[in-house]
Order: sequence, then structure tokens, then C-alpha cells
Amino acid sequence: MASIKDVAAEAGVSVATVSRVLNDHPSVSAEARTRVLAAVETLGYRPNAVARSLRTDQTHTLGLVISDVMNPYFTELARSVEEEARALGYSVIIGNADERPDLQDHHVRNLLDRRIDGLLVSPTDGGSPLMLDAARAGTPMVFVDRWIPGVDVPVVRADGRAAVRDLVAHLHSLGHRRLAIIAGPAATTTGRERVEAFREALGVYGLELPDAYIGQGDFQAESGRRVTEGFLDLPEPPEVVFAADNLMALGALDAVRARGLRVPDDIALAAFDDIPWFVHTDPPVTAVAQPTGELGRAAVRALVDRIEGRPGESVTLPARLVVRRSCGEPPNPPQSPTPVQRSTS
Amino acid sequence: MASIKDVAAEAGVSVATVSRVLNDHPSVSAEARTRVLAAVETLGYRPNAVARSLRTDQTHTLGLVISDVMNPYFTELARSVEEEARALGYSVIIGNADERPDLQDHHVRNLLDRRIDGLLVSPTDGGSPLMLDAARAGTPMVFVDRWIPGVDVPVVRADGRAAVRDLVAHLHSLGHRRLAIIAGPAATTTGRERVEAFREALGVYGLELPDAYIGQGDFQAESGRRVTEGFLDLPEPPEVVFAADNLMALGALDAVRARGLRVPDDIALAAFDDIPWFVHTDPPVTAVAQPTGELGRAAVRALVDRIEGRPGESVTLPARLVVRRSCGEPPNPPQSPTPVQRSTS
DNA sequence: GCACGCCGTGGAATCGATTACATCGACGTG
DNA sequence: CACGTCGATGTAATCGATTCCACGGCGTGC
Repeated sequence: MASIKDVAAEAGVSVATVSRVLNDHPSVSAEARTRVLAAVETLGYRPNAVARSLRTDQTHTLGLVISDVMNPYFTELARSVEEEARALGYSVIIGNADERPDLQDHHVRNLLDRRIDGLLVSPTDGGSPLMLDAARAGTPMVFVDRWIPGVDVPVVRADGRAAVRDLVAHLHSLGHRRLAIIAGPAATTTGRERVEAFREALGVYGLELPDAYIGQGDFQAESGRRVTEGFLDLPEPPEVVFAADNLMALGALDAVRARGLRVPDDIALAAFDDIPWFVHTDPPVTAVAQPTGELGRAAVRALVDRIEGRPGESVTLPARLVVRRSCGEPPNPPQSPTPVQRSTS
Repeated sequence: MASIKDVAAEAGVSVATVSRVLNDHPSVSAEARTRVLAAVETLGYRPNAVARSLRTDQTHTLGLVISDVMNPYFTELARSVEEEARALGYSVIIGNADERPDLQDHHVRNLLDRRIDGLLVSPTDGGSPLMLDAARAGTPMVFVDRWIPGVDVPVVRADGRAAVRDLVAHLHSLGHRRLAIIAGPAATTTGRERVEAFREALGVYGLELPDAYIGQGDFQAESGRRVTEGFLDLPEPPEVVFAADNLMALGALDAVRARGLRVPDDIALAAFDDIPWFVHTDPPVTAVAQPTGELGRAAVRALVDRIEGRPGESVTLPARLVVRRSCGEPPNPPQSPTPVQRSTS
């Protein structure tokens, strides 16, 4: 593969001049510029990003460590992150932690070794020494979706409180009183917060959230199934199951079906994180939708701000409730002649 | 960030010795080794992968350019690729082409500039000069899922012929005779092959595939919707719609619902590419399942073989039919007491 | 007792870029 | 006319690693 030296030789100039042309430095004669450009063309030369990074100490690359690629929420997040990064002149390397702290650490280490310019993390746990050290050492870093309290790193996330209140209002108006939740791991902020928001919203209606109605999940489908089975085995099973993420909702749906029960007739179901597939499930699932794309873009902007020496601030965007049929018939039956279209959004 | 020089100073040895310890070269005294290791520990030193890559001309990184991350099939593929690569000591940089040739080119160029050791591609189109040049120039490369004919690059893919024959047999046994297909882009091999396999399978039963029953899609949900609407508008609409990928199947489902029609009673639906969500849609969707994880792993093995100087061969694995309820009741009604479990797979 | 070989080590070249500094000619001004 | 300035270019140091080569010391064999 041709190097800058080859180009210099071909164009009959020094490597410095070639470099100047490539980085369009002003003080290069038009004459030299055209000769260099021609040489670049004939040799099919492309600058070696590795060498360039070594010299400039910049890789123009962001690292993104997410908890689970197979979760459509994170897939969409990753996609929007890459889009915005590309628009700002950066590439993205994605590391999938699969909800495993050891894998998360592996990826963080790998990304730091590669000298990425900044790190976007949705932490799986409370944060390993590695990550905390990196943050302290000044690696530009931004948390997205989940974060670690007490660490001085901007956080870009959605606030689901209002949407959860709307959800509980919706459930209450449908007559549901015994509401249960499948929580995420207590080590994650989203795992804890969603339970809190739910409990708080229940309080508004004078409802309790008994321990028996809090199932411990791990954001994976299988745990949703297991927890739901536990709920169904209770002497007084809940009327509603609220899953703290979409995969656990899927597991819950499985568990309910496996018993030969029906949603929403026998038990209602709602989920945190809306995804396109929820429109097509049987029944369509009512969910709290995060502005995923916006989150990804805002996170990249905050990170690039940090990298380029600007402040880089935290952002919190509101989530919103999307009502479908999994909790019972909506309170305001639609006048529309084609009721099937109601839940298309 | 500490460099190898700092470590050498701290340990009181030369950088050469430090390097030898790090790459566990045999000829280093135990004494020196422990001193270096201690220095590494106290400084929290990590070798700079950028510098190492420049010197060794190896990045231990694979590039993966896929057609669409939001498609669960490709997400799973990406995941298995990363897993196998990690097991073999490589990292993966994913580029999402979003079915756009220009974006595909952007990512290929970016990956080549970064001097990745090898490239895994699922081409969106017939291949740009850039990609073809890279292949000819000797960049280790493997095609996965889709490929470009006439290019000397190993191909790892699934053969859906047998499964499509099984599908058509299934449909035929249910009494369906007017079968239509939503094809993928003609520029992709999978776009063409699936139509051919379908036509061939129909031939076995003496059935034709008229042009009116071949809709041109682009592997995205919206095109599935559009094509399906076209089918439904025909004077004699098909009894079955076979979508050449899962997203177009989703679009088809939308279109059918929007008309107030029901699957499978009014029209049957099947898809190429099975995904977990098809178990949960209304109704569960009959699909041709590829051994996605195996494909990803085999592709990585083939690519790493090439990189490390071994042959690196093409692999073709069989796809298989997964029958669910979207084409009508299966011919052999299950004896099982809990019929809802039938389609859990 | 001497020469040879081997082991452990350090010096220095190298990978492919960027960039500070030096050089050189042309031009403008006092 | 001389000197300072500026524009265009080249030389060489540098980034952080790896690795070839040389060198000193020690053990072994004849």
C-alpha cells in the first residue's frame, strides 16, 4: 500500500508538502498542489489513519459500550449514535457487554487501548475501577440511558416519571388495582428508578407496591418469564404486570401464554421501552417510549463537546406513554371506522 | 498516559527489555521481568495499540459491513461475529450500510483507512470499484449472507432452497395455489435467489409465478407494506404472500391489518429469516430460519484463516422451515394439551 | 588457557504520518 | 540599495511501539 513517501516521490516534492496538501494547509503553491493531487490519484493513495493517530494523538473515534445489542432499544441507540458521530466526523466502535460486567470491562479496556477520543457508556453495573479511573484520569466520557451516581460525567437519559404516572393513571382508570413490576438489576440506575417511579405513581392513587409484587429481573427475556410465573403462582396474582424493559415483557408474554391465559383479559401487560414490534404482538403492547434517537444524538453531541474542549452538558428528555391494547380497552373507544389502525404508532 | 519509556525508566531497563517482557520473549532474565512487571503495575501502563499497529502492520481488528443493523437478523449476525472474533483475539468494527451503497462505500473506505486486518461484508449492491479493488489488492475478505458473483472471495451463507421447497409443500398441502413473493433488491444475491428458489419450488407442484405476483421490495418494512397493498388490489389477489425478509413481512402484516383483513384466514403470510419476535406476533409467523449464529462464526473463522495465511474456505449451511400459524392450521394438529406452546420455538 | 557460543541487554532503525524550524528567493519599503 | 517580510518548500524530530544488531560476560569444550 502506497505511503506518503511514494506520493512525494511521484510528485517530485517532499513528504512535508504532501502532508500540507492533504491537510489543506494554506501555504502550498497551486502548482505543487495539483502535482500532489495527481500523484495521489495515480497511486490510489489513502493516508494511514494509524500513523496519523499516533502522531496527532487523535483517533476521531468514539467508543460505545452498550448493555445488550440484541435489545432493539440499544440497537436503535447505537444506530443514532453512529449517525450523529458520522455527521460530526467521527467513527464509532461498539462494544456489546451483554449485561456482563466482565465483558463491559473487556470492551472498555480494549477501547482505551485503541486510544479512542471519547467513551459513551450505558453501564451494566456500578462501574469497575477501570472505568472510574478512566473517568477520573480525564478520558472524555458520557453516560447514556444508565449512569453511575457520584461520578462526574455528563448523563444523557430519558425521564420516565411522567410517563409512568400516565401509565398508572391509565391502568387505574381501567379498574386495575393490583399492579406488579418486573424490575431490572438493582446495580443499574434504570433498574432502580423505574421501580421508584412506579411506586411513586401508585402512591398518587393510594396504592401500595408490596414486595411480593416486585420481581427481580435482569433485563433479559428469560427473567421476565420466570418472574411472571412467580406472580401467577401467588395466592392473589396481580392484575397487571409492568416490565421494566421490552425483553422482559416478551418473557412475561410467553409465561402468560404458556399458562393458557390471555392478555389483557386474564392479566394486563405493559413495558418500559417501546419498539416497533410491540405494534405487531398479540396483543399490541402498551409501553413507555423513550426518544431513543434523540438520546443517542444528544449523547454524541455532549461527548464531542467534551472532546473538543467545550463544556458538554447532561441532557434529560421526557419519555411518553403509548397506549395499545395489552392493558384492556382504552377508556375512550375510538370513533374511527377502522379500529385496527388505532395502534399503528 | 504512561508510555513504554516511562516503564523502562521506572524499571531501570531499556525500552527493548520492556517490550520483550510485554511480548513474553524468552530471552529476558527473571529479575528484569519482575522489575518491569512491577513498573507496569505501579504506572498502570497499557501498551498503545495505535503505536503497536503502526509498527507491526496488524490491528487485530476485523471490519464488518452489514446492510442494516435494525434488522434483527443482522443484529444477531453481528453479535455472533463479535463473539467468535473475540475468542480468536480480534475486535470488530461494525459499519451499518442501511442498504445504501454510498454508506457502504463510506464504511469500507473508513475501515481500510484504519488498516483493519480483514473485511467481512454483506454487500448491499453489486460492489463498488472500491470494494472490488480492495479484494483484488489482496485485503483479506469474506462475504457473508450476500455475495458478489465473479469475485474471488469466500462466501459464507445459508442455502434456503430446501427450506423454501418445504415451505411451498406446506402451503400446497394447506390448499394454497396462488402464491406471491415480495422480492428483495435485484442487486443483491439474496434478493434474486429467494425468488428463484420460490419459483423452482412452485414448479414442483406445477404452479406458476406470474409477474403480477412478484413485488419488488428493498428489504425494508415500508416496501413490504407497499407491495402487499398492490397484491391486495389485484383483481385476483394471492392467497399467500412470502416476504423475502423479516422486515418486509412486518410491512405486509401492517398492510393486511390496515385493510381489516386477517392472517391467515384472509391471506397467508410467510417470511425468510426467522427472528424471536415472530413467535409473538399476531399470528405467529411461519418462517425460513437461517443458522445465523453459525454463519457469523464460520465467516469469522474463514476470514481469520485468510488473514493468518491459511486457505479460508466458503461455507454453505442449510436453512430450515419453522411452521407457525400464519399460513393456516398445520396439517398435523398437535395432541398436546397446551396448544399455545406449539409455536414456542 | 583460549576461543567460541550463548544469554541477556541496550542502542538505534523503523513504521507513516505531522509539524517546528531552517532556508531561499522575491518583493516592498525607507 | 539594503534590509526586513513573507510565501513556498525541505529537513528532521517526533509519536510509541517492535526488532535487528552489537556487545559484554560467562560457561564450556578442546
